[in-house]
Amino acid sequence: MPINQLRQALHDQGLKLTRSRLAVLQVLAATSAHLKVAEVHRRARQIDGRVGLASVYRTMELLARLRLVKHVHVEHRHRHYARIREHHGHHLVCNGCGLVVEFSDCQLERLTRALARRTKFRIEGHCMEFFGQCRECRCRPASNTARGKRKS
Amino acid sequence: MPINQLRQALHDQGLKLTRSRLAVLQVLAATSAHLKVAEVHRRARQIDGRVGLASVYRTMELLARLRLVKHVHVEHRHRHYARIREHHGHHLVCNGCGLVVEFSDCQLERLTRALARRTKFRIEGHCMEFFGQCRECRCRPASNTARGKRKS
DNA sequence: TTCAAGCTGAGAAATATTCTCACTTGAGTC
DNA sequence: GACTCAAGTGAGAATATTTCTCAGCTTGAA
Repeated sequence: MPINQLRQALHDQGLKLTRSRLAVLQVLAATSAHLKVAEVHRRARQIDGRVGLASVYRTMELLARLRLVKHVHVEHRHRHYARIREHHGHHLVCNGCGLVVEFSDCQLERLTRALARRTKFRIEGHCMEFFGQCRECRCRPASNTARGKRKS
Repeated sequence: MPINQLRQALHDQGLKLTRSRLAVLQVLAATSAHLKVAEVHRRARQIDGRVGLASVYRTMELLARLRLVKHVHVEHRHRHYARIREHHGHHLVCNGCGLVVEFSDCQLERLTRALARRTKFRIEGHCMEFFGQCRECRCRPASNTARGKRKS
């Protein structure tokens, strides 16, 4: 999302495009992997040394609300986020290097309808993620540092 | 899973069926909702007052390894687990009362194959969950306490 | 330039999870 | 049933993440 479009999106909710938010966005724009909050913070500080950890938490939450970013349910102790580019995107995550590939043809409409009918639920959403090894990591199984990303 | 079958499953890995594990299993057998660890602990103590929190954490992890239980990715601060009854079960979770309905016809084989081909990943697993409101909660939208389960 | 929300950084506080360790218990064997 | 010992336990300390607080700063509109 171009900056001006984002500024507009923020503005529509009475929010501002600030220094910290810009730094976090730059970090996200520069990676294809999912990142934990502390790592986003570390990288944001390389762009703007004044960015505080609390602001990164606040910004990630804001971006999640704006659907620019989403949780990735990796089995770590800390929360990981990945950028969303496509609307209604799902994620395929590499267990080796953290690379995130997005896809949107989830084809779950039929399943959703069938489930709703069977269970009498009103279904409001779903989450779906795939895990595996990307091509690079399959060829280099011993190392976890592809693309300069270290697993936490 | 009947107790003897579980005892066997544990035994196969050199593990024991202990007091604490039994208490936790009884708690899980008695609910259809997902529970956070602290709640499992509270209930387990009602069955056996000696059960410690650390043991509940250890037991939940063990049960997850045995695929008798799985994480539910609710957006809470703490980890929630739900029982698995069917093999390869997926979960439909009520946002109101926490009720968990299992289903297994996820029909993702085709999508998995297509994704693997397109991305060159070796796909090793997926997680899929649906969220919504169960029939009871839709009819009683103000209350969150259906089935005696309080949201945390 | 001024102004007022919104936002910030720093550090404290809260809270979930893991670790440690001496003690206990389950279950196999006799 | 008694014995044995590795697996498991409870309690509380330790750790780590996330949230909160608050005085001061920034953004963006007028």
